[in-house]
Amino acid sequence: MVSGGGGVSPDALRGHMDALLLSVLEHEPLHGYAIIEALQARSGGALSVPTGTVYPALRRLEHAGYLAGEWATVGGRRRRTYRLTSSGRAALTGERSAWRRFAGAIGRVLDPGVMRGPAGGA
Amino acid sequence: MVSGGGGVSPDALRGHMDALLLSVLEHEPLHGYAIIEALQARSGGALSVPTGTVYPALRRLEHAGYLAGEWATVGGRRRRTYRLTSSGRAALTGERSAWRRFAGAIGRVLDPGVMRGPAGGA
DNA sequence: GCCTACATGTAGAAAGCCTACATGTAGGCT
DNA sequence: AGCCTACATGTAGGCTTTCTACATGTAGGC
Repeated sequence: MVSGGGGVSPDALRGHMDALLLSVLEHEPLHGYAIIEALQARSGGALSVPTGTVYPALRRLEHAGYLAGEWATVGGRRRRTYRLTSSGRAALTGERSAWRRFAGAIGRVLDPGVMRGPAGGA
Repeated sequence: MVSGGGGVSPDALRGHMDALLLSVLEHEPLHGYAIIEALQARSGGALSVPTGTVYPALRRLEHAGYLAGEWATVGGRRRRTYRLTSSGRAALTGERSAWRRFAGAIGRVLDPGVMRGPAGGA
């Protein structure tokens, strides 16, 4: 177990992968391998997304027009670097508010007593 | 969209249904139809889970030993009322902490700048 | 008689995430 | 040279769970 919270159960990610990928690409383009590391780092070690999930997902997002990827060779190794398109940036905004709605709804059901400041909720 | 918080996209629920169902049954037994209404009420109208999702899920949870259901007839209508078993109560505890880990991890990735007080984690 | 609310259930489809495998370069160690 | 690890990408097939649509039946209002 990683200190501060073990791994996240794999299937729970379903439907939220897009938001995660778009989010790590928000401020800088990255290639797949680096994206996986960024995901792990940002989540505090909780997210270990397998390559078999990430690479197809990146292609899906590229196909959808949210990402633009191009090949580069660095140190003899081929990389496909992805950057967010303007369309992807808009999608990220939508994904973020969708996440807030979702997390809020689930949270209210799981912990009905807890009052969350409505100021931040959207 | 809908005033007060539009709907949650349907597929996002994947993997969190169990937690929701166990949670609404925590303090009182309910039947399927009432569970759906409770889910809507508690989430502030954000969750509209269709019957075709709830009924099979309840059976799955009963089969798993987390719920115990029994038939009753009220006002000429047949109801299957479910209550949490001790096993289900334990599962709920696990689901809740899994949710916190999950939501925390996703939140950190989506909003890296935001510092969440770990003190109030529980 | 008809329609809505209450109440449960099944069948088939769709989605996307995971496991496991396949491929290839670069560099360190023995 | 040979081996192993890190870097880097990709495919195939399976699996779980949810959704959509449909089917069934009672009770009560109009």
